Amino acid sequence: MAEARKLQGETLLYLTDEQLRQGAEAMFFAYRGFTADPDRILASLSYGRAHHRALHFIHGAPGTTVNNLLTILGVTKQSLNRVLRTLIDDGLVESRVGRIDKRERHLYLTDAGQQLERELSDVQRARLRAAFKQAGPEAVAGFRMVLEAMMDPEMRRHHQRLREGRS
Amino acid sequence: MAEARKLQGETLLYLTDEQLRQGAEAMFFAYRGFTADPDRILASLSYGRAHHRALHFIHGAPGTTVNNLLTILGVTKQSLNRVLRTLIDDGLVESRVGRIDKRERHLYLTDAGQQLERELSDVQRARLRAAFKQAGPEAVAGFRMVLEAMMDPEMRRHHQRLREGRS
DNA sequence: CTTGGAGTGTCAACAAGACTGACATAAAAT
DNA sequence: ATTTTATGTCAGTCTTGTTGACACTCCAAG
Repeated sequence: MAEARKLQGETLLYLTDEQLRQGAEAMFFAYRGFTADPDRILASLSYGRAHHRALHFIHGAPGTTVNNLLTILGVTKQSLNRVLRTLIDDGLVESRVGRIDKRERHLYLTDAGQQLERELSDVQRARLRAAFKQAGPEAVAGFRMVLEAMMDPEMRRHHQRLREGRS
Repeated sequence: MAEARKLQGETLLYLTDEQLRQGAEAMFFAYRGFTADPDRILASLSYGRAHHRALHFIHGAPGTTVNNLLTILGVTKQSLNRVLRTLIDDGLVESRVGRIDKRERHLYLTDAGQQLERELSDVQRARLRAAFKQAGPEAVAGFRMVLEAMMDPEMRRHHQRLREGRS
C-alpha cells in the first residue's frame, strides 16, 4: 500500500516539460472561464475587470486604505484612481477621510456597491462551486495548495492575511 | 459550531460562500504569479502577453491556421493580426499559404521564434514546477481536475485536443 | 460561368486599463 | 521648519481588446 502510493508519487513527481506546458495551458483556459461570467455583467454596465477587483477587495476588507489596495492589486495609483473615481461617482464606493490619520482615505462599499459586488461574486462562485463539486473535495484541497505555491510570496502573505481576517 | 463539525466531517463538500470567495482570490493572485516571469521578459522586448500566447499555441500546434488560433485565443482577427504581424515582421513566426486551400495561412515558429518561446516557457515552467513540487503529486492531480472543470466546455475540448495531439 | 460565401488581410477609429512623469495638497513625522 | 507620506490629478503613451468597412482570393453550388 505504502509502496504503491510512493510509486505513484514518484511517477507524478517527475514532471516533463510537456506536462508542465499542459498545466500552463490549463491555467490560461481556466482563467478565461473563471472571469467569463462576471465579465458579461461588467460589460453591460460599461465596467471592466478592474472595477470588479476593486469591489472585491473593498468588500473583503472594508475600510481599507487606497495605498493598501494599490499593493494588493499591484497597479499604479493613477490606474486605480481612475477606476475608484468612477465607482465613487456612481455611488458604489464611499471614501471616508481617516480619523486618526487624515491623509488616508478609507474605502467602503455603499448599499449599491454591496449589491453589485454580490451579483458579480454570485456568478463567479456558481462556476467555482460547480467546478469544485465536479472535482471533489480532495481535488479542491490540491487546487488550493498549488495555487498558493504559485503566488509571489508577498501576495501569498496578503492572501492569507485576508483569509484570516474573515474566518 | 455546526460549521466546524461540517468542515471536519464532510471536509470541503459543503462549500460556504466565504470558502469560494477565497478560491476566487487565490485564482487572482496565482494567475498574477503565473504570468509574472514571462511578463518581465516580454516587457524587455516590448512585447506583451498576447505575443506570448500566440507563440505558445503556434509552438503547440505548428501549421495551425489563423482561424484556428482565433478560436483558441478568443480574440478578433484584427487583434490577433496586429500581434501576428509584429511577430512575422520580427522574424519569429512564418506564415505559409496553404497548399490545399490557398486562402488559409499556416503558422510556424522560425528558429528565433522557437528560441523566444522556449525562453518564455522555461521561466513559466520553472515556477509551475516549483509549485507542483511543493504541493505534491496528489495536489497537482486535484489542481488539474479543478482547472478543467472550470473551463468553458468549448475550451476544454480544445485543451484536451491539444494535449492528445502531443502526447 | 457566375455568384455566394468563407478565410484572410488591412485600414481606421475607439476604449479600457495599464504605464510614466510631473506636480499639488494636506497631514504626519522628524 | 523641513521632510516624508498618502493621496489626487493632469498629460501623454502603450498594449490589447473592440467595431465597422472593404478588398482579395478561392472554393463550391447553382
